Amino acid sequence: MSNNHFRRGELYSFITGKASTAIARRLQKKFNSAGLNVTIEQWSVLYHLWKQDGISQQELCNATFRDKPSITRLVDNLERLQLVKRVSSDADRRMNLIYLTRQAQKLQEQSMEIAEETLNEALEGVPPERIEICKEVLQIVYDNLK
Amino acid sequence: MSNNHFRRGELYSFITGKASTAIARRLQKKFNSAGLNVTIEQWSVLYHLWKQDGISQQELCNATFRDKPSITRLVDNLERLQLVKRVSSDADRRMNLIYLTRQAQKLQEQSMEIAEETLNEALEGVPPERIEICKEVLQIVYDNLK
DNA sequence: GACATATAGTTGTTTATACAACTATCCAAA
DNA sequence: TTTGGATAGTTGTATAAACAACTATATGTC
Repeated sequence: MSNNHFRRGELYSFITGKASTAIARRLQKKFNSAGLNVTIEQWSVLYHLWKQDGISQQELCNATFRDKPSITRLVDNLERLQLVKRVSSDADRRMNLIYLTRQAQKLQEQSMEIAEETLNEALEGVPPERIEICKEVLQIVYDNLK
Repeated sequence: MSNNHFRRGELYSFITGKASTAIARRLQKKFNSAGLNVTIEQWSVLYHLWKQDGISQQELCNATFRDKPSITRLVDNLERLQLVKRVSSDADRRMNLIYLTRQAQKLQEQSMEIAEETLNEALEGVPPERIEICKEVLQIVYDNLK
């Protein structure tokens, strides 16, 4: 018997991801206001390239939980914006290694500040130990389903 | 001073909604396997109509946190699938009242069971009091940003 | 009653996601 | 060395979200 029987109505928010949608929308608005001309999805790709530059599209798929066509098109758009460059790997010519341009490197600091600011607004008034529990629960959910 | 300063990396999952994305993908797969020919987004509209039939598109916007064009097109698609019908209101002819068809009424029980089952899988191993805290935190996040 | 303004819904455009089908390259086993 | 399977990436198609611009109807005020 499950101990997790949901009351109606509680179910809806969990499935639709109300909270993360609200965070993403707020972050997008802040990017726009700051004149940062990137979508949240593009930013999420840059985010991983800032951590490690020159990784393959497949590694970006794994890091961002997207499928290959999604990454192909995000990289297409980032390339069009001159924020990344595809360089086909010498070691394995099936692979594209994705490199940040100087322009993208300049976005890092400002956009990360805006992201932190957004999360602080989102979590205002929530005690740290409750944030911790929430994060752990969401991680378990992800692990249960992946 | 904020007590919610995020360590790098924690930030990412919150913004991208990894957990709710995983739930939605699992639910969609289960719908497909069961031969339920609806998307999660369409289901989320039906969900509110099952609670109250014959509401306006604007009310669906509020209930589902979507903008008007999104609801216009979801209702377009639901109408094409013969799951809902637009009926223009006598009282205010700007409004469309959206009514479930018999076919949509038949989907309710099975799809709600699948949704509950999915959430139970997602939350397996999470004690109820931690689910409660998680829900409260996500609600505060939403309220902080809306 | 006429007009300004607000509200309900639609359409156009861009970006993104999911799935299936495809091409190119790599690698291992016969 | 050939061949068959696996892997990396692309393309086609359908659905959806966000934003701006639009039409039609309602309402409050003069």
